[in-house]
Amino acid sequence: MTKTVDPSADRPARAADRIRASASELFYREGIRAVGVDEVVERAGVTKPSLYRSFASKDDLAAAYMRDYEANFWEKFEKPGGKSYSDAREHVLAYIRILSSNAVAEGYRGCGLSNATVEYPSRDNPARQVAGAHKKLFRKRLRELAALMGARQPAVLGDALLLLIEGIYSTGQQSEDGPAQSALAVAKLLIDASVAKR
Amino acid sequence: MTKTVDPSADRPARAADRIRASASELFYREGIRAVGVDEVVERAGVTKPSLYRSFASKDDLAAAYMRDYEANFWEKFEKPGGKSYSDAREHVLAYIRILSSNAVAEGYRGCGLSNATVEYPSRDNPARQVAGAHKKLFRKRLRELAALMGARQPAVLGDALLLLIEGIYSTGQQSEDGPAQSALAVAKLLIDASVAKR
DNA sequence: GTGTATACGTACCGGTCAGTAACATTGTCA
DNA sequence: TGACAATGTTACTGACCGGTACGTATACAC
Repeated sequence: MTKTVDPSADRPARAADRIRASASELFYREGIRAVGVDEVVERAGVTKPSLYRSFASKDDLAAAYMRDYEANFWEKFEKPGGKSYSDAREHVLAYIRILSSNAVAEGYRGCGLSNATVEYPSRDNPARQVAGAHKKLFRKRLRELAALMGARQPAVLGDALLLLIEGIYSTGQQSEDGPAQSALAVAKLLIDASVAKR
Repeated sequence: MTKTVDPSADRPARAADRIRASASELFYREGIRAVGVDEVVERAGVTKPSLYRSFASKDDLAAAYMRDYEANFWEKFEKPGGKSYSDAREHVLAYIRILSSNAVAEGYRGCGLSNATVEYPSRDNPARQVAGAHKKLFRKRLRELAALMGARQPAVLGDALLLLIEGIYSTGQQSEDGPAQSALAVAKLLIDASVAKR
């Protein structure tokens, strides 16, 4: 350990944090390749050497952006609208309700992790690796929730929900007047058709 | 020798065509932003001025790529596996069967049109405009097919299929072992749950 | 042959990009 | 007050990028 941590007051916002915040916003909105490091540091109000003191390369910064994005995602997914759900069906539907409403808003840009995969096809890109690991986890989580819903084939319902959600991410940024509008209805249809009637 | 213009054989493949072919392959596989015009012309076996005689700019070339991609898409969609279908349900299922099988193959890169939208968030980008117009058309076509299937709510089933297909495009390039495996089952579920029983 | 149009290549430009070297400045704590 | 860590300042590099000015070869018309 280096020294004592500040006990009360908030820090003056470290350069690395300002850079992460700036990169997150710019990378998400405009894409990673489209944004230069100069733009990132300018918006963060810091200078380029500060960036390279905290991050080995732009790729490394992009990977950090991915990790931040993922953390933020899980917050929003596990507590849609800031609320906890005990019922798996209500949980997933709440997420999709909020998501599809955001997805038809102007300037929606989909999922930062999925987008990074499009920007960096190469499997050994650091950002892509983070994104890939996340998607694997997300798939597992959705299958889990599908099982909790009582699906006859939890793997299929989980995959169905994942395909639907990725479809919302994708089409949401293609048009404000797209199929995301129907997503909630589709989700209900999917779940109800997958859960054993009794 | 250098001269000798063979009179019978097919033309030596015009520079513009070679460039379109080269661009299509490279842009699809690596992304548009990731590929420089030098790489395009080198692969085409021509030189840069030839590119700029046929295309006003790289953006313009990208738009041409989009148009070529779209034409190719419609061929594959309207005749999945080279076969015509009179039954709408079978038609859509055939497309999804082939698509999801491709989507789990190594090196799959999703839909070039959707990917371009991710790479170019700005609405006035030429490539993005072609992509946007296409997606609008595709949505209309899917609703049409949904109506032909006898869906209670053709708009919802059409949107459901579009969300599913875009989900396949997206997840297919994220992993070879992804939810696209379940896509055909999901499509059947979706259609059967949407078509009026009798 | 000589004009003329078409198709293509050689060589280059200015700008931007990621990344770095060297040094100055500040704030914090002991 | 002195030392240290974090940050700023300035200036630079080499690679690459989109784009272009300009010269060249072939084919056909007359």
